[in-house]
Amino acid sequence: MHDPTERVSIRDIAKAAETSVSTVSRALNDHPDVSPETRERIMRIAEAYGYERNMFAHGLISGRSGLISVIMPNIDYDYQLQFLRGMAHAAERFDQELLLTVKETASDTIDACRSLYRRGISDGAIVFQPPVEGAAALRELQAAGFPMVAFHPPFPMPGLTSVEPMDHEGAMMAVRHLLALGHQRIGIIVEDTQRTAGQERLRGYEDALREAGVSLDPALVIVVPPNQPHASGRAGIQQWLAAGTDFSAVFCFNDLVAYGAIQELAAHDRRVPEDVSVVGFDDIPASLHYGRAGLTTVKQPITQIGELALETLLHLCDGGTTPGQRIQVPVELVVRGTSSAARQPRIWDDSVVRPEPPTASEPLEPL
Amino acid sequence: MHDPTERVSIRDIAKAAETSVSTVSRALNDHPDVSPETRERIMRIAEAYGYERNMFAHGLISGRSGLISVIMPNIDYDYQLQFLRGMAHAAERFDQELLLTVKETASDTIDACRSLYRRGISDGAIVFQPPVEGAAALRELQAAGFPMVAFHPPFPMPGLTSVEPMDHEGAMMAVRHLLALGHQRIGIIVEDTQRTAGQERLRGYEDALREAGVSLDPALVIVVPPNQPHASGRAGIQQWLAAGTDFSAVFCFNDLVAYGAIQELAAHDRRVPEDVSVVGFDDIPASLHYGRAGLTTVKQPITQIGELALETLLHLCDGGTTPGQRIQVPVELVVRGTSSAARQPRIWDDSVVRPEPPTASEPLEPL
DNA sequence: CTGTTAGCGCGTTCAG
DNA sequence: CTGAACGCGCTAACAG
Repeated sequence: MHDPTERVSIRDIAKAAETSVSTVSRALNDHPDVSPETRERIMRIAEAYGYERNMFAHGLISGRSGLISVIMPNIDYDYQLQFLRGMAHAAERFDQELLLTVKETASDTIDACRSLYRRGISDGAIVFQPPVEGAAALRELQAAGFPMVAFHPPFPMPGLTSVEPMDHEGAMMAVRHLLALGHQRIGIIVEDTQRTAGQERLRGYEDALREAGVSLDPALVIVVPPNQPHASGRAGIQQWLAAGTDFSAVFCFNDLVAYGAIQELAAHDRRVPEDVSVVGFDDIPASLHYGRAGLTTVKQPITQIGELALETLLHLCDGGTTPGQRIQVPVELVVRGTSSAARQPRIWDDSVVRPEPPTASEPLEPL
Repeated sequence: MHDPTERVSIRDIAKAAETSVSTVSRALNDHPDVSPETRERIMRIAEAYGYERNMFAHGLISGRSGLISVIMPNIDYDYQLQFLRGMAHAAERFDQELLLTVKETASDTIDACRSLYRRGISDGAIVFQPPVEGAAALRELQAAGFPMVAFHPPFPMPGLTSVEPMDHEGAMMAVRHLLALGHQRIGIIVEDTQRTAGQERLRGYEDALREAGVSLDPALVIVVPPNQPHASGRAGIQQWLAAGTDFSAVFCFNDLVAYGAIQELAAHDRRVPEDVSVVGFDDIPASLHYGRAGLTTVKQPITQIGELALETLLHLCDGGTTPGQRIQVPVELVVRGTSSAARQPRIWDDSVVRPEPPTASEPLEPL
C-alpha cells in the first residue's frame, strides 16, 4: 500500500518492482516486449501506488497535453453553460481536461489561440463564435498545425472545421408555426445581420412567409445590435408600437430577446399569447418554465452540440478528419405557452388593399 | 521578423542572438548576471520572434503549471456561469489558465482533485460546493501540498480555506424586508438543511422573526431536497395551499425556487406581489428582468466571489497565507417587483388566539 | 525479453 | 558577465 495522496513517479514503481524504468514504461503503455509476469507485477504495483503519469514529462515527449481549450468571447448567456456542460461530459469520456479561456476582443481571441498553441498548452481549441476579423489568422494557425473547431462562425470559413445550428431551418419552423396558427402580420427582431446567425434566421423568416404567400413588410423587420438581447427585445416592440405597426406575432433572435419583447408587451398591456404570440430561439433552460407555460422557441440541442464540437475536435487532433468540414446541427420547434392561434381573421384580409405581393425585402440597418 | 504562428524555442533565439541558451534564459527571467547590451539584444529578438516558453519544460523544472482548476458538481445553474466569469477574469489578470472539471459524485470529485495534483496538472483547485463526504480527503490533500479553496462548503471544514456568502445575514435581510412591509405570516422554502447554506438561511429567517417578536410557525417552514429548485418552489406553495396554511410572503432558498413558487402561485390565481410577496436568494442575471419588474432577492456578488476565490487560491499557492481561513462575503438586499406592502392588517392580530409565542422550531424533514 | 542511454525544452547549477 | 553541463519524468532507440 501507499499514501494515495503522495506523488509517485515511474522510478518509484521501478524500484518497487525491482526492474528498470523503461520496462515499467513499456508495461504501462501496453508495449509488446514485456513478459507477462513482469507486466503483471508492474501493473499491480502501479495500481497499488496509484501511479499517474506526470503531464509535463509526458507532454514534453509526446507533444500532447491532453488539454482541450474552449475560447469564448464574454461569458454571460446561460446558453454557454449548457455548451460547457456538453464539452465537459465529452472531455471526461475521452480523458481530456478542459481549459476555459475568455477573451473579449477579436485580437485577444486570436492571440489566445496562438499562445495556447505555441506554449504547447492545449492540443486543440474550440472557438466559440469566432470574431469576424479572426478568420484569416485562425486559418493560418490551423494550417500551422493547431486543430480548431469554430462553433457558429460569423460566416463560412473555408479550411476551418465548424459546427453550427441550422439557423435557416429553425427560423422557418418558427415562422411556419406562427403561420399555421393563423398569423399574417409576423414581425422579426433579429440581431446583427453581418453574421450567419442573423442572416440565416432572417432568410428563413422571409422564405417561410414567401412560401405561404404572405407579403414581406419591411416595417416588420427590426435589426438590432448584438449583445444586448433583453434591451433589444424591448426596443423592437417599442419601435413597432410607436410606429403604429400592426403585428400579432413576433419571431425573436433568441430567448432573451423574446423575454425582453414579452416584458415590453406587458408594459403596454398586450397579453402574450392572447394578443401577441412570441417565439424565441435557443431554448435555454429558463425557457422551459418561462411565464405560465414556458416559452415557445426553436430548440438547439446545446449540450449535445458541445459534445459534438469536442468530439469533432478530438477527431481532428487524431488526424481522423481533414479540416474544413461544416457540420450543421438540426434544431427543433418546441411549442409552449407563448404562442396561440391568431385572434380573428384580419379585416383587411378581404376588404382592404393588401400590401405588395411577396418580394425580397432589404433588412433595416442596425439601430 | 518571424512567422508569428511558428513555435519558437529558447534555442532559436539563442542562435539568433549569437549567444548561449543559458544567457537567454537568464535575460528572459530577469536574472542579474547579464550585460545590458546582451539582455537588450536578447529581449528584442525574443519579442520579434514572439517567444513564449514551453509549458512542459517550464513545468517540469519549476513544478508549476500555471493552471488553476475549478471543480464543480453538475453544471446547470446560471449562477455557476457568473462564478466562472469572475474566475476567468482573475485568471487572466494573473496570467493563469483555468481548467474546468465537472464531477457529479463525491468520490469522483475527490479523485479528480487528487489526480490533478498527482499528475502535476494544476497548481491548485477551487472546489465548488464540495461534497459532504469529501471533507477528510480534501484536508489530507491540502496537507500533502495541494492548495485548495472550498467555495461554499457544506459545513465549516477546519484546515481548508473557504469562501462563502453570508447566508445568515442575507436571510435576515430578506425577512426583515418582508416584516418591514408589514408581513407577519412569512413562509420559507429552504433546501437541504444538512448544509450550511440551508441551515444558516433558516436560522437567519428564524432570528429575524424572533427579533421582530413574530411567532415561529413550523407550518411555515418547508424543507425541500436539493437540486430541483423549480419543482421545489412549486411543491412548497402547493403544500401550503393544500394545507390551508395562511401566508402572505415567502422567502425562497434561491432565485429558481422563487420562480417555481411564483409560477405555482400564478397557477392558483395568487398574484405576486399583490397577494403574496416573494423574495429569492442569489440574484442570478435573469432575476433583474424577471416578470414585470424583476425579482426581489438577496444578491450575492457572484462574479466578484469568483475572482476572490481565485485570488485567495493564488495567494495560497504562493505560500502567502496559511490554509484554513474562512472568508465570508457580504450579500445585499435588492428590492424589485415581487415584494410589496402587506395588503391589510391580519384580522387575528387583535381578535383571534395567536399562535405560540416565539420559540425555536424544528424544521420539517425533507420531502 | 530487459536494461542502458539519449533527449524532449527549459532553468539552474557550476566553472571559466 | 558568460557558456557548458546536469536534471526535471518520461519514452524511444538501441544494446545486451
